[in-house]
Amino acid sequence: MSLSDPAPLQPFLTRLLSHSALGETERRAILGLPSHPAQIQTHRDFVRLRERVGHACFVVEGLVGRFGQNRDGKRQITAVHIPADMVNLQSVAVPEACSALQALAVTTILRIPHEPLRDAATRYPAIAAAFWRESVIDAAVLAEWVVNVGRRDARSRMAHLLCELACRTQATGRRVGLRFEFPATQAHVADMLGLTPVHVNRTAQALRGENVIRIEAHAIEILDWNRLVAIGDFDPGYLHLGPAAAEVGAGRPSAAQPPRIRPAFQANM
Amino acid sequence: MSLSDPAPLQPFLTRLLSHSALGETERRAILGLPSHPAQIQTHRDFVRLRERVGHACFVVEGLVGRFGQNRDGKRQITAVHIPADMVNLQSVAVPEACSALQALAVTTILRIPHEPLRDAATRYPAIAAAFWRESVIDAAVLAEWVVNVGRRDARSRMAHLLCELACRTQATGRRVGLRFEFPATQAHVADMLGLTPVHVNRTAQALRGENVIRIEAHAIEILDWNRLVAIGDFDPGYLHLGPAAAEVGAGRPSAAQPPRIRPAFQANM
DNA sequence: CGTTCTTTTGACGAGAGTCAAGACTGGTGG
DNA sequence: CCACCAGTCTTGACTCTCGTCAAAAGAACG
Repeated sequence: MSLSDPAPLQPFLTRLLSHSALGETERRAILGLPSHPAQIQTHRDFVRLRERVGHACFVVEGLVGRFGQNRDGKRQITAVHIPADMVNLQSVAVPEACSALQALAVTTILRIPHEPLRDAATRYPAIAAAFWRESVIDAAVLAEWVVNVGRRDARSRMAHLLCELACRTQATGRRVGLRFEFPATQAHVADMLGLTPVHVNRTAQALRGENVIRIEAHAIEILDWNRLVAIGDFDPGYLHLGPAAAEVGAGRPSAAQPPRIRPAFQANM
Repeated sequence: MSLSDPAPLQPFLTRLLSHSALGETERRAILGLPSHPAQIQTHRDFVRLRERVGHACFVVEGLVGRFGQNRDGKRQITAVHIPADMVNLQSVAVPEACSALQALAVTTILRIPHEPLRDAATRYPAIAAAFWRESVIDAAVLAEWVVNVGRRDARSRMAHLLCELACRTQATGRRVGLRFEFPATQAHVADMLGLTPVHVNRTAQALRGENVIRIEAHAIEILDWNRLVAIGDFDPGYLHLGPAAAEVGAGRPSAAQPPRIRPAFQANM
């Protein structure tokens, strides 16, 4: 357990409280869970397919992708996890990993052993309900990804992904204005959207050319939220983030264009 | 509650027992849940987007699709549910429907009110765990669909879908040999695979032309399981069906081809 | 027995993939 | 401090899968 930080799991509790009511006892049970911090290097699989895992992973810093794979090696990212996300809470219910987990950037995680998690869920029905709800929301995002990949063209897909990430970073309070950290490469984005890296590059250029987004080294800035939402056909309902999500673009009139900025060439997306 | 059948929820219990251990008390609690049968006509949405639902739906007979939708009206099916599936157990955890549910054929469902389901989960931790696990497996299927739509071509996608359905019908004991009921139209299949109906038609013809599958009025027969698995790049692990799933093609040497049968034109797929 | 829904076909176009090469960046080590 | 190297991003030319549009022919159903 991390002794340096008195309550390393406070962000996890905050997440649970965003959708589930927990009493004082349950809150203490969550905060009292043991956790072990770990640093994961970029491109490292820290959970392999079929592996039987014994702990859930909470993202403190960085970016994690859940990977599915083709026989001929084509990879598809089925979910991305940003700081304050629990990557594989579902492994508590089904320990055999049916997708690999890879760090897309240098990432800090907290490992929380299954045993105490299961104990907490068994002892407190409200915690069991909260964990279940967390998994269901995760699945709702997954369903939206099926729609994204199945029924939208490249431009819409990318816009939709960026909208989703904007809302999710907003919810964790880690976003300043309409700019958020996103240390993934274009190849990663290609795997999220079911496209090729080349096509992602061209699509990203198109969105930049329209002054809808700006791409920095390891971050995205949204210049025109309303237009991005329109392009991506985005409706945040499925994220179940509560009323805060509706305020993403507030105070940012889409007419007010900042001066055109030269796109950051070579920058990671 | 259906008074005609003493234990209408036996199939639901069987499903839960396939992945979770439940004691005698918990089993009785499941079987004792109230349920209300209902007939749903083809193409009828029995749960609309955003609707706050008050009961879960168990499929007794027929076929149900979970629909996502584009702004420009393009639909994408994110999940199909066959008899013995619980369509929206997740609604117990999150009552606001974030996808519509539509019957793809005349369907009989059992409605089970949320209240007693929630009670059972609260009272018996093992039941809460079983429900959670059920949802997680559902999500695993969803993740595989993302891979299917994102990283496989039309031919593979269709083969993969048919393999999945074959395994799932197998698990419910409703499949005779390698033939199973599948009363969906080609337009429905298009919405499952993220393709157009025209392309589904051509792809299906190709698979028939290779003697891999046979299409009947409301059923599919798999003529060459091994080849279908190879084409679809299928690995049943994600379905979490237990050892039985591995025996799908058992006793069915792929070399033994039955006589070529004229495809059933006009037949629903 | 005709209406409606599905399936089937053909011709054509467009979005995305493939291949290959070059440019820029950041990090490493001499 | 500079040269080099690996990883990313960028571009162009060409290909191909899949979408679009339109029409006809079978089934299903009342």
